[in-house]
Amino acid sequence: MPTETGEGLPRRFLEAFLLLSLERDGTSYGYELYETVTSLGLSVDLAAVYRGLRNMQQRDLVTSQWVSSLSGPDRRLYSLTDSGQRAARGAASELAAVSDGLAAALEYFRASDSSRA
Amino acid sequence: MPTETGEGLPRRFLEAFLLLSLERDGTSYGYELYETVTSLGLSVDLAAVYRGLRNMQQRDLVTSQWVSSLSGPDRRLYSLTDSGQRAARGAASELAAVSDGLAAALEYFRASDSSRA
DNA sequence: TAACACTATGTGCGAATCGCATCTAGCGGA
DNA sequence: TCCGCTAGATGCGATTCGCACATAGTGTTA
Repeated sequence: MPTETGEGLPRRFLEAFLLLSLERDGTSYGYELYETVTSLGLSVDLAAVYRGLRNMQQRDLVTSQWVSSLSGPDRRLYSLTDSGQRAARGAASELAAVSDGLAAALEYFRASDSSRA
Repeated sequence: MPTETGEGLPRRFLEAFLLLSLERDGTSYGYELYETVTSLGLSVDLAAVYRGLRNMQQRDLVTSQWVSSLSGPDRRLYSLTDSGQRAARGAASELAAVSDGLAAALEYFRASDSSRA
């Protein structure tokens, strides 16, 4: 049986959401970013967030440093690099383009809808 | 290096687009559906369309029959089953929800944008 | 103080998916 | 005859995915 987890926004947007979350908040860390992006409706696994962040660091989109928490384990705090700042702007454009494209497609399909008054 | 094909609408929407295309046009076949969904901006491979259609047939969302073409090879013509009709309505709702969710997320991220007048 | 829950980061692994190449085959035009 | 377009389909290596699990610090509470 296929994956069928299907609810929420596509996991493909994960990197865009991470970039834009960091752009918005300045710094954050994996666990918090996971809560942010899932609260925005993105269907994604916590492990995917950690892997995504490490992958982005390898591509020099983010940097990280360990900071101690007053209550709980240490956190790996991420922030955008200059390259990441640019990528965040690109991500915003990409998401806007997807939104527009989706709206256009829905209108195209709505043209077949003859069951409404 | 990651996939990075990244342009266009997510491949995840393929099944929804196929359902809605068939709902709109009544019947169609793989090659034509491929041209339809890609013209709508969906980033997807021709092979994925054929595989997707066969998968949907296994789940009783579509039926197919061979028809001969006046110019070219025979075509496997697909149409929606009753179950597929319902799935198409669900797909429309899902895409609308994604569109709304994306708009909400973009607005959330836009709140950080202090560089505009 | 022992057990449990929550926070936080990470790995392992089998399964699903992806993109790309390739194959077959009918048809039409140069 | 060769090429290009249409049309369907398979093969395969690489990537990605979801889920389970490991580790560890902190706070709560029985």
